[in-house]
Amino acid sequence: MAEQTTGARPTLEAVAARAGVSRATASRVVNGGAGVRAPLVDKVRQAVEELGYVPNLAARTLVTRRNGAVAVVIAEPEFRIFSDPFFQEQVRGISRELTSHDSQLVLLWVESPGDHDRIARYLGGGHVDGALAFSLHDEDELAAVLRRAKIPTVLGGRPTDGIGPDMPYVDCDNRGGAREAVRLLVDRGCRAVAHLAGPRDQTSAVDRADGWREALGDPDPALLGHGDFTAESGARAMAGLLDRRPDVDGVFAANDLMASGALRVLRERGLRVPEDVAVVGFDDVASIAERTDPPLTTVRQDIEGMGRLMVRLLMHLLHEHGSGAPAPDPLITPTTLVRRASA
Amino acid sequence: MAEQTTGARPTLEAVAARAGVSRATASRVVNGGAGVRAPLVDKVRQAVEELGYVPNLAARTLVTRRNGAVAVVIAEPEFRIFSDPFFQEQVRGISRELTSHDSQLVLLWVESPGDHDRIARYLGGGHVDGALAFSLHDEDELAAVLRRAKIPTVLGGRPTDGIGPDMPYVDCDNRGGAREAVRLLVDRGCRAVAHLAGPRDQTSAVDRADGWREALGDPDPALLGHGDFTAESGARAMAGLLDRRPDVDGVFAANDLMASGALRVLRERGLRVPEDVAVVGFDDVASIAERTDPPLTTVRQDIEGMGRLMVRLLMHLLHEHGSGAPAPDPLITPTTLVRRASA
DNA sequence: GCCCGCTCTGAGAGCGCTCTCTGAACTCGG
DNA sequence: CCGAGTTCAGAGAGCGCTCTCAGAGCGGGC
Repeated sequence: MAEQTTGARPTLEAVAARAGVSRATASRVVNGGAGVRAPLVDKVRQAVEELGYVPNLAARTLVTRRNGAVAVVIAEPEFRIFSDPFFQEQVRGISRELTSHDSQLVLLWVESPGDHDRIARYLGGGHVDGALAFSLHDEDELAAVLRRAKIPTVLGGRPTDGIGPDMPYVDCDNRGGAREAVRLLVDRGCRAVAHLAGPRDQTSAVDRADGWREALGDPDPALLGHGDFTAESGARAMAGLLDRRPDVDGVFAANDLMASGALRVLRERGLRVPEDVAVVGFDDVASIAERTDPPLTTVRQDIEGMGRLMVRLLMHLLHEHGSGAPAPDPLITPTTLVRRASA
Repeated sequence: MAEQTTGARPTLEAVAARAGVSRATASRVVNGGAGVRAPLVDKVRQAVEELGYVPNLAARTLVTRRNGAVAVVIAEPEFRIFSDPFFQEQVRGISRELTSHDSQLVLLWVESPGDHDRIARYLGGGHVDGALAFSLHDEDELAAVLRRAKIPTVLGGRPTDGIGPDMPYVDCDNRGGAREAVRLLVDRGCRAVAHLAGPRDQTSAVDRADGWREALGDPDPALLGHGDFTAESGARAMAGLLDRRPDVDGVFAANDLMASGALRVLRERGLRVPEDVAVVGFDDVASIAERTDPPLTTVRQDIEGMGRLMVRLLMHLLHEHGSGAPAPDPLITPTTLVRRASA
């Protein structure tokens, strides 16, 4: 019956009693100690130490209405997303930035559609101050969940139109980067600049294709190949392209993986890169772009930076909450062209 | 100044008022509705629906002292652990089991040593009911953090002795599996059964080596090669082994990756598998064991099952909390030998 | 018809914390 | 030496919920 054995954690009350002050003063010290005289601060600190006091977050959250945690919601049913270097870097950026805001990263991931309820409850229940989610699709129920939870949310990657325009997001300048890539090819003298596009249901792919179209004015539709961001699809699209337009002398691929597939096909067909055909990729994923033959000229996006930006945007949302300030504009990070040998 | 725009979420009080019942009754309904007559249940349910009521978890946690969330703590400073299929499967098991216990998985990961404080605060603050962590090492400060947080914890993989014997863990029967592997080799007539061991500071590697030693009685130390769980190290260890004991005719590798390295070296040396040298691995990671040449005979462990077990053990801990029941024994899952062509 | 006992509901006391508001103590100018 | 101003500590009221406890209502046994 020894009460002491059970882990009855000390409360602020106990700390205050031991330090000989009121609960209010103890609270002040625990939360920074502003406005409390030094000797009292020391006494309270010591009591905290001796008792091994740790604030009860639930109690604190109940009154402050914030809890220093942000959810990162992964919609991908496949865990494989974790092996994606893109995702890894972005999460790293998020994690670092959150740390500097003294917030905790809580990774939630939706494995099956049935998880939506649970996630919604978690999000809506006030376990976290806000949420970050990645590239939502039209049919994605997660968007609805996030919206229903009425929780401040920032998206990574421009959502499709079906999601609605009101969700703030961070994305890189896909269109501008694409334009720059195309311009490089044009400037080096390419006459027939093709594009190997990514999946039509991903805004990043669509925006890049738009950039290509913009930079070229009104390009021959035959110069457009389609793939799905895989190397294999890039190879296939490249092969089709060469059949349709053998005169192609510049290729802008929607990502590095597709570019690597294209390079392979070009090599097989005996075409020299960049002499006969110049190639530019997108993403600048080190493990790909630096290892192709020849090394890939590509459009780099600051992935970690985008992660950090997502957090900053969210923090902004959280703090503006009181004022009636309008939702901030989507944040678009610039891209830079990384010139290697392929163009 | 319109108050209504801010998301002042409805409270139980509001639900009760709308349903014309007391807060207590509303609470009962929200929590299952046991002991409330049907008409009232319906009225409350409807009020919940109309108001879009979602319970405030902080308030609930404050009084119930549980919050339906379990932390999975990743010590690995490198994010790369996420690409490890072993880890992926284990987390999948954990996730599924937690779902069936109506608990939320919160993934915390320690990127830099400085994160320990933050993690400790999070864990200690009562954000989660318990924690799961993976194979801790002696020098791992995480063990200390977990212990200081006084939070029920279950480990994946037997911890090193330095961690202390009081932390419950789930592991597969490394030793038994190893014995079985060796026995298979002996039974098929191998006279000189070698072992390619993994890193000495990982208990799984140590236990497997012990199993090899046990099954063989007192094997020639020259039959023991060392590696670090990579294919490369397996190749190196195999090469050294062949130099020391050219008569080796059976090899038990500490994991599939090392076995694949060993197979490569054997092929290079013109030795046939399994005719000249039989090889057995450990883990049965599909992406490796099924694709070696010849396909690898190996010891399978039920990784997802281990994840589930970790959760069950933790739940047990949480519920036994009141009673003075002793910590349950470590849970060891059995292994099974998967016979393919290499032995 | 009365009382006992059962089921169901409501009142109210916290859970541990923050934060406002009041008042005490102290400083300093006149 | 007194009053105004300033700093700092404490009292107390919640935050939204759960849960105990008591009482209301009702049926059945004698």
